[in-house]
Amino acid sequence: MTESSKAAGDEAVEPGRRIRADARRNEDAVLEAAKQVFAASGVDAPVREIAARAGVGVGTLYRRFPNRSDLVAAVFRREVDACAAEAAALAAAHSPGEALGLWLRRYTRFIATKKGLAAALHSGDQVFETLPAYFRTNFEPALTALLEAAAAAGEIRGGVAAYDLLRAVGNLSVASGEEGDQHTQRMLDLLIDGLRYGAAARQEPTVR
Amino acid sequence: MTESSKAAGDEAVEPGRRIRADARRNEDAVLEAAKQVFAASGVDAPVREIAARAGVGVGTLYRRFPNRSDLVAAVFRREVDACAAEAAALAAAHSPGEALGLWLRRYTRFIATKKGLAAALHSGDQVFETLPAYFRTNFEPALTALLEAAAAAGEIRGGVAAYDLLRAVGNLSVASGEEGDQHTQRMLDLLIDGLRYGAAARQEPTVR
DNA sequence: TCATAAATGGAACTATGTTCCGTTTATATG
DNA sequence: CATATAAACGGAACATAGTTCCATTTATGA
Repeated sequence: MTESSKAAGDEAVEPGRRIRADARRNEDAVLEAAKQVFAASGVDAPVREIAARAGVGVGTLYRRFPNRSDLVAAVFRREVDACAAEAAALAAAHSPGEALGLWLRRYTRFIATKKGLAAALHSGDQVFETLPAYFRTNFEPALTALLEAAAAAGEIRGGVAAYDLLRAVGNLSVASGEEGDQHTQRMLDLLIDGLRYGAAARQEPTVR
Repeated sequence: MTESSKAAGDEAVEPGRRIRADARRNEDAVLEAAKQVFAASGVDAPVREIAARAGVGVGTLYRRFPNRSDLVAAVFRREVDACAAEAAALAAAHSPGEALGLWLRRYTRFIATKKGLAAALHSGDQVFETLPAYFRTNFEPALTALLEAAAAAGEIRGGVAAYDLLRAVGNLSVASGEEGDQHTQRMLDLLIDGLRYGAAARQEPTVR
């Protein structure tokens, strides 16, 4: 179940041979296809559709993901990874304040694709129970780094808890229905301005 | 043959005949069976199981409830009706304070059977969209009457909003996981004692 | 080049919602 | 009471979805 051997480039240390190249390619194709299909049709989209888009048989899909909830969870983790990783990339390419703003926008896009997943989270499926923790342990450090850098540069106030901000932005993104994107954008801008307001001033936790 | 020169005494205002007795009987059997099956196996229980328990074919079931969400919604409304109606019955048979306490316990039992439904509520199905309003328009007046009677009798404080109390008790009931029943009971008792505390004193909204 | 185990694809199996339609039955009417 | 008839019924059949199985293909080490 919890096979997380991804980073190791060529670590085929022991028993059998190493994972076949086509197998790895297909796993990737399935994850990518699933991500697209879930975004387009929700997490209840048929497995067959995902397999088809990945150019793969359902048998191949099931070899890697014994049931659909495993696939859903895997896509979720992968998107968390991607979004969290972008924090460092943005930090390297922009000023601390810009990096923070850009990442928060990126994060709202992540949230936007998770509408249907919220329901699945409460479905009682064991596979999903670790996802909230995965979410937090990845996003909190990433955002904390951005916040601290921006605060150190005097671009925003200090004393803002990353988790509070994650929740606040998450709730903002969910609340709106029609024209959700624009509304979320405006609210997020407001929030970011709020962070800037006390820049370099006192260190008081004011947000939330 | 589409005509009847008599006033429609029943609920059917249509010109046809009145609903056949067996049809009404079966509808009732289906609703009762569905209530039991939903309570035992959750709202995702198969339609066939409900039909079987009701001693009816699936065709009969679908004649009355064109799809499963209609059935779920109907059961929900019926249970709301039953629970709300009990408020008046309890009020007639007990002292105002007792009636209030008994009904709140009854209400926690209602909530307890709605675990799976919470997810369905957010499924986006049109049929479910009216349920929250149905819930409120039935329970709020019922509980308001109990509260006012108990307050008038000097058994509890006044100024407590029924809707706030409904939400509070609802959240209490959902929060707990293991040993939920007992935990909910203790919390509810605490809440009721809180209501009693300021009995006949000042009229301040304190709860919630 | 070759042997072999890994990997594959998709038919087949199962479960579930929904529809269809031949049969049964309640009821109005004479 | 007998009868015609539309309503109601039951459950087989259909559609769609998750999951399993296995004969066939293929990457890879030797």
